[in-house]
Amino acid sequence: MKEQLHNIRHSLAHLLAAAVLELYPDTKNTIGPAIDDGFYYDFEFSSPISDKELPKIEKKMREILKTWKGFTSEEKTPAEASTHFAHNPYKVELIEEIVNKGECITFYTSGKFTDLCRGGHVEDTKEISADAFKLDRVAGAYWRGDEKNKMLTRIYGLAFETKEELDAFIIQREEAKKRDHKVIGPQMKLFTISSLIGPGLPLMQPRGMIIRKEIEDYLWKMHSKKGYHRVWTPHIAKVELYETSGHAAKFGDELFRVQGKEDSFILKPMNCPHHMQIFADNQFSYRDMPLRYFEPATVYRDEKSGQLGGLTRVRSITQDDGHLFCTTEQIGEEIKTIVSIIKEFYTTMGLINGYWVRLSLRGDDKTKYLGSDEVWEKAEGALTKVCEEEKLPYKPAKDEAAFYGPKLDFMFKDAIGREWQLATVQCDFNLPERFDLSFTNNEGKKERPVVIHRAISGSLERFMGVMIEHFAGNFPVWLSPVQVSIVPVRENHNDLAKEIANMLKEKDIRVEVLDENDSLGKRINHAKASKVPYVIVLGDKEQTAGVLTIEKRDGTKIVDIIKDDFLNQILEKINSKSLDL
RNA sequence: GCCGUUGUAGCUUAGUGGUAAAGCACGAUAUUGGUAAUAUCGAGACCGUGGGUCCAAUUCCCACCAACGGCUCCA
Repeated sequence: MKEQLHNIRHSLAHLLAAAVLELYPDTKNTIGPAIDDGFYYDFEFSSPISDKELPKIEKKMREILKTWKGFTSEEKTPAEASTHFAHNPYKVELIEEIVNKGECITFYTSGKFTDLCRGGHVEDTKEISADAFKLDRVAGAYWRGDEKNKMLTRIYGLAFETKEELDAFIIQREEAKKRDHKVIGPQMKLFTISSLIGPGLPLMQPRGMIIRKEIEDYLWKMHSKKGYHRVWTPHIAKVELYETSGHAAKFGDELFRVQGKEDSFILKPMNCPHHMQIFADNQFSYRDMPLRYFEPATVYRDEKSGQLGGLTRVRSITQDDGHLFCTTEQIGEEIKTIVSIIKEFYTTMGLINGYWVRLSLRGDDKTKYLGSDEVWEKAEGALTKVCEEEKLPYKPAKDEAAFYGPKLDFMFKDAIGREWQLATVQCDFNLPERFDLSFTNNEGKKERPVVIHRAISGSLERFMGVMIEHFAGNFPVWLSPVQVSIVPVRENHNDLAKEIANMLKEKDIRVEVLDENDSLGKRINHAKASKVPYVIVLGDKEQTAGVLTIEKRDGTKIVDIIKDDFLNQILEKINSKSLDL
């Protein structure tokens, strides 16, 4: 953010606090920083307010703004500062913190309003344009971002240097909303959510299932080439499994419990412990390593109701899960293979531009982690080496590793610039220990394997949500639920339409014939509205000449193309999983 | 889970203290139409659920459920 814009936004946060305190004098103001699209300020109101009161507060802000000129600062002693804010425990807490850090306490004043602040304001309040900000919404926010603390009322405002920029931002936000997967998904009949089935439990419609199955098949095809074996594991397991794995303790009340007649089960929150049991059933030698299991499996987690939403946050999560069992020496080679799959997959999906990788490493406090120094060093070394050799845009993150091992997380940017953490590769020294897994090494002794967890798409639900928004519903040909719509001009062209449709179906192209009793314009419009990549209009002209007229989704037309030429073209697009029409 | 908003037909929405309106979608009939929606008719809603106030509640109040925007968590 430019310094000037930051100063405007931060000054507006002060203005918001001034207006709120004037209108609701017994309110306690806490903190108010500048953020990406404006500013916010957190308050403790004596009685809750709703967004209906924002226009009133906004009006007061504009009134006060006229009386303000600039900001004056003043250094205070801890005693002076605490006396000034005696009625406000939040400010007192902040003052104590500043004192403990040995920093100076400064007050900034504009008009009648004084706030504890470390600065960053406009020189002159004339720099703030009264029509380039707007209070946006109210939300709850925990004091200091900690769930254990009291919830405050946060007021968000949008702010820019000019009214034009503000308007543009609001329009852009509305546009982004139009590609929201929660809107497009049900509209295009890709998925649906039934309140009778339950929150966070989306259902796949036939059209959505086509996309999901294509993605799943593609993933499996890549894995099978790299020596993975497909496995399947049941959806429930005894409580003891998760007590052994440690997940019972880690997931706690996020586990769904299933009560049988005699035994009590858990609906699986992850597949790892199950895959451990598949490995444990064998007596492997170092010659068998590595072993690679793959299973797109649905797991269930009882997420808090407030954090569910659309496909990106659900209770039934289908991970494209896989577990590898290998020696410490093999970690590097295996990670390299996984990275190549990730790169190929995200290139195909059109998400590879602007991605980056977080390399999560152990922190200084080694007591927090499981596994010997030697194994950690080998694993971290192997991960770093892969990042270097594969020239990944990676950022090492010390202290970010899981207690059981270091990992790589892949962050991707979608078409409108939002970032998603999707693929992940994690080393695990914990589970092999807990399940006492071993293989026989070349000295005939038992050795502990390393487990690598990996997911390419992350979860099929979240990934599909991201894809819907990334493409705004305009899927590449190979993913489109309907690839070709055929629109016969008159009834006497229906037979020809069916003939062409059959020719395409022979090659497994997904085709629909729109021959219902509607006007031509309406049927074409219907095909376009459903975002079908190719629309074939068949009439006398085509029948006589034996050619096709095709309109692509982007509006371009192919006129008089030979049937076989079109067939070859579309097959080429599908087989190459091309992003182009 | 917490703070705030919302909940009317399959979808998008209007509206009212006296049980409700429209567009799209759906069905029927006519129309055989060459690229942004042919016409007419029809069917479809215990106004999210349960309580309360009132002669009377979809409308006001309370609780619950669900969705959305945040916070906190997370694939």
